[in-house]
Amino acid sequence: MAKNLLIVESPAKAKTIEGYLGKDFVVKSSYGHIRDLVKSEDAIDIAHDFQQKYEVPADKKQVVSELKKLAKEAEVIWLASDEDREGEAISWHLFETLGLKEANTRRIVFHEITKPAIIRAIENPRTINYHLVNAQQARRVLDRLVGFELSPVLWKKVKPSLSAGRVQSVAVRLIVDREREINKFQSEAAFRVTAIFGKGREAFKAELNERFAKQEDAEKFLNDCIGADFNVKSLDTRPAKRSPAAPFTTSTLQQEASRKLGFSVSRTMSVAQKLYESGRITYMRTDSVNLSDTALNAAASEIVSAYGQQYHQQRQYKTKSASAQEAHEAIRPTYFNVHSFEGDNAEKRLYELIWKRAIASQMSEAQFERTVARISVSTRPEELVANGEVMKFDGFLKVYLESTDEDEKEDNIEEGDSAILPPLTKGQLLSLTEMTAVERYSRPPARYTEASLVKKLEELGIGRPSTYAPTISTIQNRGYVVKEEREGKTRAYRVLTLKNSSIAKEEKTEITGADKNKMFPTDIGAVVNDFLVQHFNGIVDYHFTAGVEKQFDEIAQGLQEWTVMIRKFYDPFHQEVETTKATADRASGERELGVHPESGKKLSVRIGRYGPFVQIGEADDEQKQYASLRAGQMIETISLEEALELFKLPKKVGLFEEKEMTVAIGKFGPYIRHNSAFYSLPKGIDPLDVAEDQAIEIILDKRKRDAERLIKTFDENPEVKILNGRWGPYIEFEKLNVKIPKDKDPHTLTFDEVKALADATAAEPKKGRFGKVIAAKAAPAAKKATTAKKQAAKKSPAKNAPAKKSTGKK
DNA sequence: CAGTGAGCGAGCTTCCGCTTGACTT
Repeated sequence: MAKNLLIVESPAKAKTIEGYLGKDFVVKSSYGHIRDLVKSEDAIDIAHDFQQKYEVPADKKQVVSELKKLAKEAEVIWLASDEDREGEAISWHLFETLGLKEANTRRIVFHEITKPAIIRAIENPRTINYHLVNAQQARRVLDRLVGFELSPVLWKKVKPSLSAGRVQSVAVRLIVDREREINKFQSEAAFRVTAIFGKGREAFKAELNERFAKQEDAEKFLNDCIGADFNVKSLDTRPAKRSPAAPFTTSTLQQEASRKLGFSVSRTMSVAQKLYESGRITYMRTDSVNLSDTALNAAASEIVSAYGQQYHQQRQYKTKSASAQEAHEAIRPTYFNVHSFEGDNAEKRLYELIWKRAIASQMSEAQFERTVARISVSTRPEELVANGEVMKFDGFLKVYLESTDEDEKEDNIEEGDSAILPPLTKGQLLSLTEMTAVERYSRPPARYTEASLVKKLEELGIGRPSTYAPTISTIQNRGYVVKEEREGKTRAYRVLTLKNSSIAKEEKTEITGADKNKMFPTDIGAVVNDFLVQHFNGIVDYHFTAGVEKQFDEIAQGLQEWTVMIRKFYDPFHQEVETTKATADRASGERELGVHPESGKKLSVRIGRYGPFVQIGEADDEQKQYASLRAGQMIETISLEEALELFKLPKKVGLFEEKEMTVAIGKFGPYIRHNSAFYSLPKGIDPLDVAEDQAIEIILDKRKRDAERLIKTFDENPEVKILNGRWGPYIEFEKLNVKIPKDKDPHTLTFDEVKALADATAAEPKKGRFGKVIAAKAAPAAKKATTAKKQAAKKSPAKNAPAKKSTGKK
């Protein structure tokens, strides 16, 4: 029996610490919070100082009972949860739930998992800080009150099952607001003039320090340059330097992994989790940029031995974000001398990124010599500017360069493209090789990526490292925003080129507004947002969280009573909820587009039961017509013309094999429907303009391609097919596709084996996209009586399960 | 991948933060 029980939050941490402490200590993990507010309405007793009702959730029961048992046996219990608001509350919940006694309970904290840090912590125990616990309770209660009072308002006024909350609603607002900025953005075109001087290796580029709004002005400038003298008017050379970025926090890791590796934030977190669990990196949910002394020394010796002393420079970084609680170190390799390991590709790439960033953060700055050459034009007052940069010492750039988001790359004249300039002298006469004036459009603000949204949230102090990824998922799961690729439009721009004393004009085209993996608001997102902004502006204000955080800080310092603070917030808030419920109109985002030209009836667009749609005619019109909006179309921006287009499809295009062919647009784009089968239209064909023989051709072509993929059929049932798919061979029968396992040869499968495979797949519980079981497995009979109710409750939503089982028959 | 778009009502949904696992498209 161990004398000491030490409890931390994370099991991986527990394992490491156990190794440091020897056999007198048993180190266990609480797996995060062990209690939460009950789900029901009585979780918070509003009338009695917001008293809370907590329970141990089902999945924590086992952890709690094991800890309870160990605590009973131990002489001293060490509560070593993180040193932040949540960590303090975890210690308190442990104290209460495990029935601990003050006499043999110690609260300890450390910010790094190193042996000396742990020993030091054990030598300096304290008691639970109840001010901090109160601050956490205030946070928890406020979030519950906001979330569980606002959401039902949405169910009543917009649509069931929607949600609102302090964090998610602001995240949606950011995306909606950004989209509107983009919509109303008026891009302006101007001619940007660049010149190339010299030839071959001596050639360099310069840019005019002014842009021309009108083509004739640009043309006049180029004209004036014919035969003009170009002189180096001034030459300014000065040293410049560049410093490395701080080591990773959760949010900066998510940003860089998104930019450099193309990872979604949730992918980054799950790969990082694996690295953490296998002991490769320190904890991945952190807002701190600190490195422990151990880490600083290890990084130093790694740098010195690999690159030399002159590359090392010790640095401690300061956290920029005010909301940081810094319970952990920055994200870094556990051992800097580990450069590679066995593991999957994603793990290796993310590790490399973390390693480089952490190492670079302890390296010397890079040194440059930056030259700005100003070039005068004898016939004009304007100047051309050439920027040159020569690296004198690479420093940290030897290892790592932080990338930037697109929207941060400004094509600034003074700091534009830097290249190497040939040796120049003041007054030197230059020979012009070519000059171009290109029409450039100003760009609207960039849409958010998952990662840039996280960055913005962090700047606003909204959300925590452990919630960034889940928040991004929530707002997508609720249908408020979608991450999509959208095609841009082509736009023409003009180019004037001056070469050999003559000016050539041409028109070129570029694609604008194309976006990949960006966050777009949906109609429901916009409607919910507008509703919340109208009725609960205080909550969805960008600075609401910052305001309450300030108060939580005061509570944590004992300067304010948490119940007083919550009361001050809650009473007026609740009043708003009540009046909104009673008086606000239903929100459907309805917008009148105008009049249907043929019938003269009203044409309007709004959200309906099945999503956004256009309607011709008033609500009481018996002849009214509907059409759903298509992907990429929004209530806010759809035009009358686009809406009218929607009524032109589906369209009958002719007969084939005595059956009708119909062209329509579905979720996955335009298609031909024939004899209950779907044939997607190849790109570039206008669905409104498909001829009969063209449609037949498309159908025949698809059939031919399907025949090529066919591996075998069966006499027992000709509708069962084995086909070659994108991911290998599979069985196709009715709507069910079943993958054939790698160890089976698709050519020799018997009908019975196929049937067995199909049946096995049909019987498996289908996992929903978000991990919820849709069709539950037959529940094992031996379950605790207390959970029986919940089991029953969980089963009921699986109404659609039986439908899927019918695949074996018919 | 269709078309659907009324209303009633029972019973459901929902927050943020702290953890890991158990699943696949």
